[in-house]
Amino acid sequence: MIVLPIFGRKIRFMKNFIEELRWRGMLHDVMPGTEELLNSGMTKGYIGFDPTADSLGVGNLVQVMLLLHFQQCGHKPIALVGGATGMVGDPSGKSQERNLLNEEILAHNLACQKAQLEKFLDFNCGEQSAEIVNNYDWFKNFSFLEFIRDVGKHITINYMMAKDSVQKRLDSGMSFTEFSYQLVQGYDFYYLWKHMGISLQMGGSDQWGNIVTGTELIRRKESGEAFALTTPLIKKADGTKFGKTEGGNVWLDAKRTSPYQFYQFWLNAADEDSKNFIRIFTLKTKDEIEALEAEHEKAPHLRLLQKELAKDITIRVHSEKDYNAAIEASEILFGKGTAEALMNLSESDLLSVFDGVPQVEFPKSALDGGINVIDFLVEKTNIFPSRGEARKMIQGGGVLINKGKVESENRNLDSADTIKGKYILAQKGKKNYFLVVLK
RNA sequence: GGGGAGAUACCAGAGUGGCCAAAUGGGACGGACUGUAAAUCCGUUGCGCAAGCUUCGGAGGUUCGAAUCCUCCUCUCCCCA
Repeated sequence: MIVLPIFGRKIRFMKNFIEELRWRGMLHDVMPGTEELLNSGMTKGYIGFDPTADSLGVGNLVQVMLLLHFQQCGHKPIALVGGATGMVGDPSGKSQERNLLNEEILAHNLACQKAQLEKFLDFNCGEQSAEIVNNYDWFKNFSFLEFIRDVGKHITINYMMAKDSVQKRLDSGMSFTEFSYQLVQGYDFYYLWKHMGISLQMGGSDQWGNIVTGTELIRRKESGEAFALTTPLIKKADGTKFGKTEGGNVWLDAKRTSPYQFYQFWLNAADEDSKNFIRIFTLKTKDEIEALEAEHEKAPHLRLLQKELAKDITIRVHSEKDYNAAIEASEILFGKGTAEALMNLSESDLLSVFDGVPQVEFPKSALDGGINVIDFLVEKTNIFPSRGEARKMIQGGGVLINKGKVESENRNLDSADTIKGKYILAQKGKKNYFLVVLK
């Protein structure tokens, strides 16, 4: 969105949101009439977030970016945190009945997610300010009888049964609770439409069914009109699931996924994927992206796209400072001739570089007079489960101490092999680091 | 209730008395190559420096010698009622 001060007041030139999503590859399905609605002026739109964890993951990031693009195009984004829906459990894409979360955990999760959303969206820009709503607010005093009279009456079982999310579970079974989920989410949309003038719900393509139940409810209950739009499921070129690494989910919370690991996640994207990701996860314009792509083609090994992507998103989710630390860490871990650089790191930098790397404690006194590497790696620190394995890997050239290859299994370590007298960095292969802390 | 098949390492799956620490494939890990990618190639994959030790569902037994034969137990699958 471009804001120009003219005659002392701000005039907004809206970008076409649908067009924007289209070239970014973020549009899967859109209900007829949605584009007209958006072009007619500032629109309020919302996306629901499922409070199953106390942090959003990169999988949720698509939706967060969707809201951000929405706001950038001159509209008003609303994030709905599912205090009530979280208690029911969305069956979409789930093959099994879910465990219900208790209220305490839900409240904690909601608060954490809220804090994360606030990093992305502008909550203080006049009428377009983002808002966060919690559907528990309007569900907590809604009685079951009222619900089945006011909401259930308008939607037929036949309609609900036809939903994909229900069909897929017909064989394996599904509780009434999960079956009702679409009505609960549908009512959210109705409530927001009725009381806040929100006429658009967005979400992942798996949410289409639930969203449409909402527009249907609005139509049947009040002959009102509401719209829907979904993003495609993110696919990776190699077919594996987006948002996971060997270590599990990639989270936005620095306590779960360190900024360094987060940065690395994006940096490691395949070339093909990075082209899609940079469109989805950054606000860069089409021209900027195409220029970057052309640049990338000329020298693919520099991985310019991945670097720009990782930079943009790491700064947005964490901070400029965390980004710089991640770069520094990456250079030390993957750069060349870094043994010296490692020794010269300040202690606080060292610790932040190796944040997220397993740490092992080791008695400092045991170094006096030297200790054999294998004893060190196996008996004292359990970096290797057995002596034989450690020995074999040393022979294969896969063990490094302080970035220097261990040439022989007879190598001894003493106080000269420490970093600042306090740490030893052990490496099993290229990627597995262990920071040994001397006590 | 009756009948049959089976249980082997991370997984799948050979092995039916010594040549078995156990084929082969996958996975995992390491190395080379590379772009911290993909593909490919090489190596490792029970413990031990070694002698050797402990492993083939569990417990006993036969034998100089058992994953392999016998007995009992536990569990899984299939077929018929």
